[in-house]
Amino acid sequence: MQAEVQGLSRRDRLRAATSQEIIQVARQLLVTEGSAAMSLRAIAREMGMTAPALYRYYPSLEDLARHVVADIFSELSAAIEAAIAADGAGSAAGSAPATAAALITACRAFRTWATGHQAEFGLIFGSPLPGAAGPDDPLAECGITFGGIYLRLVTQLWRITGFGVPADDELAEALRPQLARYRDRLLSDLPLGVLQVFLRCWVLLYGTVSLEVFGHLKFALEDSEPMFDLMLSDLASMVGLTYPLP
Amino acid sequence: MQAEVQGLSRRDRLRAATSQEIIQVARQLLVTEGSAAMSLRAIAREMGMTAPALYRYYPSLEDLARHVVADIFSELSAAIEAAIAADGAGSAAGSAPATAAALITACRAFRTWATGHQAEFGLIFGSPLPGAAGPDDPLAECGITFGGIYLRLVTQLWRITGFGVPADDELAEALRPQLARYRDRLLSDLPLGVLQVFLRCWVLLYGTVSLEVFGHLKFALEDSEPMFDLMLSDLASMVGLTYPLP
DNA sequence: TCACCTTTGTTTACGCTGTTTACGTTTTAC
DNA sequence: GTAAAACGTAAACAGCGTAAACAAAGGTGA
Repeated sequence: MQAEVQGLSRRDRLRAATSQEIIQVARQLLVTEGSAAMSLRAIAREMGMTAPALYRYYPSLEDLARHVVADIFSELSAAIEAAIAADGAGSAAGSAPATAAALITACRAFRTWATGHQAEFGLIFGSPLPGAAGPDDPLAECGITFGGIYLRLVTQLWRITGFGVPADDELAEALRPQLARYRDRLLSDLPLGVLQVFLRCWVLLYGTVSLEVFGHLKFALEDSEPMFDLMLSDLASMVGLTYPLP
Repeated sequence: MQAEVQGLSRRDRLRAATSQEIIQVARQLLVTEGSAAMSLRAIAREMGMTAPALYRYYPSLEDLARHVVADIFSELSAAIEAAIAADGAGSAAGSAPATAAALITACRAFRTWATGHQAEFGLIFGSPLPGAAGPDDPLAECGITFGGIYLRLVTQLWRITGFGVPADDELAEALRPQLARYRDRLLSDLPLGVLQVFLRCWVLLYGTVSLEVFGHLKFALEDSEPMFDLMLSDLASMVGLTYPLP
């Protein structure tokens, strides 16, 4: 993470540290006081500075917010990777059961993090932040990293078990070229059907978790965990697994 | 809708009309300028009034916003009902094919409305608005009305076709009592399995649509319609249908 | 009809917000 | 040692939500 710190002047290191501290302070405000309290002046107050000083580090509050979201997004990815690593410590890496367990663990970790970080989750996965994403948008990279975790697991599982996926000519006509472009962007040689399965899993996972976190299931259920479990069994059957895992 | 207008004094009617106009102006600002532009002062300006005057109609901006959301929510429900009515004009109401078509139409109408009203959709289905829902929250009722549309269709379809649902003792232990309470609240006598199927459909529909509207599928697809179609076929199979409908 | 009261709106004011400008002060670089 | 860059502050501007005091209507009862 801090590998490129080498070669920076002392000043640049201080600057980077301050930039990071601003993000952390902003995030703490977000968590403790709500997203509306993440104001430039509040952040400055909390840091013992005046508001205009923050403009030395970020060109606008909106840009600062994007970096906060990127920071949170990275932490989410790290949390999921950590859960995978902790869970898979016992079994042989690369085996089919280990990969299957890792995938389930990754899904569970996503829900656990989301329910434990509702404000942050809303910022990442709720309505998109206003403001066009620039070419150096830190968010795009975070999204790719995050999605890459699940894509890697699904891919790995398919390479091992070869679970059933629709052949290219069985895909919807409107979907095939889009999946092909997506595959090109990934520099991959997977069958398009694997990508389709991957995207369907993502729809299922995202829908279940954000429905729960945003409270749009409360009209029926107090505890959404059983519904999440049902979703996991659907997801498992999509990738040729049975849930609960044997 | 305006049945209870009878019996109100002329004054109260004027007051209700102004309250409604405020909502409409606020909503137009939301759509044309984004949710951040829906400010008390901007609404007042647009109405040719000063900001504090609005306090005669709503106790706070937050309360006003809740009414805006409720208004939008009602319109969404009306749009879906209208789509159902328009689509089912030809076939015999109450028949299995008609009900199946109505359910699919209702799902399609949801996506159509959502993609055509992204700002409004984000306000309803994104992160929940801050502020505890009071006892007379207009939003709760709107949510019940909205969900009731789909619940009615699924229920009706099950009463006709008796599509397969898990028996009560096949449900997850943690889910059964929750579904039972939900059924009690509905004053219904449906098997719990029907409610479970209904909730799973809602998860699927919400996930697919909000993923598309919030742009969390853009990393892979430019056009999400084929994925929506895939989701519809999953949904159809849950309620014993084949999609596309014969 | 007159007095009274309620309703509706304005004006004014307070404290908050993001952002810009101008101005020092400190640190770095040559 | 000196010029330049970086960092921070104070002041100001425009906008925000909200509260209080006050004026002008409309309806109501004597």
